[in-house]
Amino acid sequence: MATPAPARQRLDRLRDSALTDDIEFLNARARALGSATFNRLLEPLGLRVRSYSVLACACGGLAPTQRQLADFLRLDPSQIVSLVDELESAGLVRREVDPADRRSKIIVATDRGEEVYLVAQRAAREAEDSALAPLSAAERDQLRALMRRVAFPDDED
Amino acid sequence: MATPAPARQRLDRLRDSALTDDIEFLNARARALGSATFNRLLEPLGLRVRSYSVLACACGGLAPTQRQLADFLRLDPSQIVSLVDELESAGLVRREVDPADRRSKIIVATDRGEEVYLVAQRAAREAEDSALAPLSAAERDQLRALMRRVAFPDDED
DNA sequence: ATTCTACCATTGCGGTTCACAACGATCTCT
DNA sequence: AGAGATCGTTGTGAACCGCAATGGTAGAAT
Repeated sequence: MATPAPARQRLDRLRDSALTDDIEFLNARARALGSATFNRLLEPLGLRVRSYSVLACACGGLAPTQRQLADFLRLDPSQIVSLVDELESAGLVRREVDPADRRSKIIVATDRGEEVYLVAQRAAREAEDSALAPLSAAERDQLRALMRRVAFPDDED
Repeated sequence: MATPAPARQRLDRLRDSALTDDIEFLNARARALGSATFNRLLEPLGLRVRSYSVLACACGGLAPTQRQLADFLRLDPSQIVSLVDELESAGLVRREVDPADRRSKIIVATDRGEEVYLVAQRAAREAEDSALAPLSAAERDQLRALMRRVAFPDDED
């Protein structure tokens, strides 16, 4: 009962590689695991991880400009264009000219966008729940708090 | 002195979006921040994040098969092929037929591969250090431990 | 021993993600 | 009024990701 299988044993040796301590690698692997299930849950809604995050920002009256979306989501402005195009042609989001600056456009969710977002949010919770399954509730909060500071290094506390 | 700039104020509103608690999003953003600097540091060595991780597994006598690399790195086997091709033509890695199973090939680093890996590892440490700058040493260990469990959910403790 | 099934690396392909450069329209500053 | 910066947009090429099919090999079934 020592070792389940020889193949498994070999993989354990890789677990001893230096990568196991490499936060970049752990991040990549966790994301590979997580976003796969997330995208699968989002598929029936016609959304993907990236369009979901844009939609989330467009809801609740946040009314961001595309530039602000690009900064916040850490995406190239050109990517925002196609994501908003996609959401707009799906009727979930609207482009409005910023009255304060006619160059920029404000993204707001339509009524249908808000509805879809509520459903998508449930999918997000479900995906997250399965991704963080190995962790207790307290540990999840801890991880979230740490990741938040890594993801937003400019916010000095 | 309340608000530095109106643009900044707007972004703070996005900080209040539900995404700020979404581990999937935090992960994506952290990775976008991190891998950019990592790739920049790795560029002089002719490596990228993915080829670095393959090289890391090929060093230190771990001698994984390509299949094991695919499982461990969470990459499609076909991606491993091109990554190993790349490293092999750069002279950093060698393909050896597994004597126990002639179907599979074992990846081992050449002497030069081991040398390059040492330099690359320093770059990795530097990249990680800048990525985790907002965290104390204890918090970094904590984050690593939590991420390890999320990245390897099969390991029951 | 032969056949059947499963696995490995490989090739090829389509779609997604990402980074960068250029452009017209608009704002800001002088 | 003009110079320079910023916004959304378009275009392009590279990297990334996942799926299906193939030839060679291993192991189990008969």
